[in-house]
Amino acid sequence: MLNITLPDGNKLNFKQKVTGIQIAEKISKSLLKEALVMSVNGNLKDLTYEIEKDSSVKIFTSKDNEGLETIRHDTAHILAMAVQELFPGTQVTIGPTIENGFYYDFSRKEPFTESDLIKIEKKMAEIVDRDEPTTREVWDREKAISHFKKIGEKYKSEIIKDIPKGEEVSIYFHGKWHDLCRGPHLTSTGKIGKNFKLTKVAGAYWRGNSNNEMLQRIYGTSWPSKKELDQHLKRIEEAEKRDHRKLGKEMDLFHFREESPGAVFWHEKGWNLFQKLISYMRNRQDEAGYKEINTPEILDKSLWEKSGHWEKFGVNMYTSETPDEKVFAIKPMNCPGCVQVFNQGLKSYRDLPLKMSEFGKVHRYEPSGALHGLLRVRAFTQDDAHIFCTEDQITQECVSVTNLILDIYKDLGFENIILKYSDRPDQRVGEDHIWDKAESALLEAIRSTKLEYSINKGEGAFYGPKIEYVLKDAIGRDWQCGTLQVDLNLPQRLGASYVEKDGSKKVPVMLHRALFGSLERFIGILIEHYSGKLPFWISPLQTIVIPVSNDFDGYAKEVYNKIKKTGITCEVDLKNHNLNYKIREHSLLKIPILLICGKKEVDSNTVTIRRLDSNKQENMDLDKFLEKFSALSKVPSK
RNA sequence: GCCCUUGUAGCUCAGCUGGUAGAGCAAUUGAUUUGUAAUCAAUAGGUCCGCGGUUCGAAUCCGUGCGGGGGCACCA
Repeated sequence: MLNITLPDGNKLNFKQKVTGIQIAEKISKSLLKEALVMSVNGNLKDLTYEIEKDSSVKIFTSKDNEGLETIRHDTAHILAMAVQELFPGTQVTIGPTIENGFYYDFSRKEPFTESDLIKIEKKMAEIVDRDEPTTREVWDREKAISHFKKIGEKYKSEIIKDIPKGEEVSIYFHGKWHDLCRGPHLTSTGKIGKNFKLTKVAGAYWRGNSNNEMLQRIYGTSWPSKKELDQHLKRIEEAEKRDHRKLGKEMDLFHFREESPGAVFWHEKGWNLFQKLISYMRNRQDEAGYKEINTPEILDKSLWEKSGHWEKFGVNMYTSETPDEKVFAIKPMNCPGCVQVFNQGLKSYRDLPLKMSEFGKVHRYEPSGALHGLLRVRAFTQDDAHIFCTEDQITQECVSVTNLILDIYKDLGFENIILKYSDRPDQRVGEDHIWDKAESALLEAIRSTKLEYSINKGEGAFYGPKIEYVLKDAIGRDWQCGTLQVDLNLPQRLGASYVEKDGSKKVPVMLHRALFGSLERFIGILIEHYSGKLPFWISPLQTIVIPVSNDFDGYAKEVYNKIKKTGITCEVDLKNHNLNYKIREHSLLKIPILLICGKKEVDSNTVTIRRLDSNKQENMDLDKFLEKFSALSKVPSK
C-alpha cells in the first residue's frame, strides 16, 4: 500500500509505485489533461516519475508558476533541438528560464540572423507536432562526460564536471535528441503548445565571464495560451511607447549626438524640467537644513590619488592635460571636493552635523556598451550631499535622510519603494566598533520606514555600509535611485577633523547621500513613469493658448501675456491651422492644459480649459484661472 | 570593451539582385477663418554617417573608423 497526500489533505491509496500521471488521472480527467509537473515532498519531478514511498504530492498546471516555468524550460529545450537539427555542429550550453521567457546559449562560428529565428521557430513548431515523448535517464558521471566529449559537446562535459558529487547526472531525451538537464520536463514535446516566440539574438559570455568565449544567445518567450502570449507582446509594445528616448525627441526635451556620446544636449524644455527639479530639491533641502555648495569640475590628480579614486576607479576617469603638462582629473564624484570645503577653516563639534549639498556634474568614462539614453550616461548631475557628523549622530541623520527621500519620491508620484541594505564586506577599512554603529544606524533608519527591505550580505562598500532606495514605476519596473552610504574612510584620508568638547581633534563620520541619484537618469525614469504626461507643476510647457480663429488672436495674445507673468510656462499658437489640428498636435506633445479662446471667451473675459486626455470643457474667468493655476504650478514645498 | 544589428530630407521610413534618390508628416508660401485629436494646394528641402577599396559606374558590394539599437560584461 502506498499513501499519497494531496495539498488539501486528502489521501489517495495505491497498490504499488505510482506516477504523477496516474495520480492526476485518479483526481480528475481535466487535471490529467492540464497536469504539467508535480512536486513530491517539495521536490519538483516529472509526471512520469515513479513514487515508491508514501509522499505528499502536488500537481501543477499552467496556472502555477512551476507549470509555467516548466513550459518555458521545455521550450528552451525544443529551441536547442531545432537549432541542432537545422545547424549541425552547433554546440549547446545552457538554457534556463528567465522572467517572462527563456534563453539558450549556443556555440557556433556563424552568427544566427533574424531570418534564422523564423526558420528555427518553424522547426520548433514541427517538433511540437511530432509530439515526441520525453524520457529521463540517469547516467554514470564518467560515461556522461566521455559521451558528451565524443559528440563534440565540450560545454556540456564541463558542466557535468561541476555537478556536486552526490547529485544524479540526468539526461533527458525528447525522441532521439538528448540533453543534460536537471529537469523536470513535460511528458512530450507536444505539451508545450505553440504559444512561443523567439525574440532576439545576442552575445553572452560563457559562464558570464568576459574572459571566456562569447556564445550566441537566443531569447524567447513562451506561454500556456495564445492570449497570454499576445498580452505579453502587447505589454512590450506599451513599454516601447513610453521609452524616454522616443518621447524625449518627440517632446523636444533633449538629444544626443556623436561628438559626445553619453552626454545630453538639453533643449529649452528639457532644461526647464531639469531646473524645476533642482529648484524643487533646493526648497526641500533648505528646509531640511542643508547648505548648498559647489566645487570645481577639474581637480589636480594628486587629490584623486590621496582620496583613493585614482587607484580604484582611475580607468573610468577622464583626465585633462594642460599645456604645461599638469594632469588634472575631471571629477567622477563630488566627495573629495566637498571634504575640501569642510577642511577649509576650523570646525567644532558645535558645527555638526554639517550637511553640504551640491548639484555636481560628474563625468565617468562608462564602457560604450553600457550607454543607454538618459538612464546610463557619461556626464551627469548628482543631487549629492555629504553630512559630516559624530558617531553618535549617525542614526538620527540616517533616519532624516530616509524620510526626506521617501517624501520627495511621493511628491513625484512614486509611492512604492523598496529598500536594499548592504552590510560590511570582507575587505574593508575602519574599526569594527564603528561598523557596528554604522550598520545599526542604517538598520534603524530602515525600520523607521516600515517598508519592505532586503539585505545584501557583504555587499557594502569597502568604506562603509549603505542603503539603496529602489522605486517601482507605473508598469512595475524597479529603478534604483537614491543611496545613503556611511563613509568611515575618506574623511581620514583627506585629513578632515573637528574640535571636540575637550579640545582634542577628531575625525568626523561622513554620510554620502543622493536622492534622485542622477538628475538625468531620474528625468528618464519620470518620463517613462508618466509616459511623458508629466504632472502640471513639473511639466516644462504647461499651457498653450489657442484662438479658435485668427479673429481672436488679439485676445489670445492678451491671455498669453497675463499667464506668462504668473510664471506658468506658456505659448500661444497663432498658426494658420484649425482648432482640431492644434488640439491634436499639442495633445500628442503632452501639453497638460490647452486654453481655447473664441467669441464666447472674449465676450465673457474667460478661457476654456481642455486638459490632456479629457474632452471635458471647463470655462473659467481668466483671473480665476491665473490665480488657481499659478498656485498649482509652484513647485511643492513643505 | 565583446557579440549581433543598424546609420537615406527636421521626423518616421521606402529604395529587390550595383545604373548618381523617393513617400508621409513637419517647414515655407497661398487659399481657407475654422468651437475640442490631422482643411486644401503649391514650393523648397539630401556630402545617402566619415574614410579607403572593388567597379566603366556604389546609398547598394568589401574593409575600416565613429554613432545608434538589443544583449553580455561593467555600473565606485
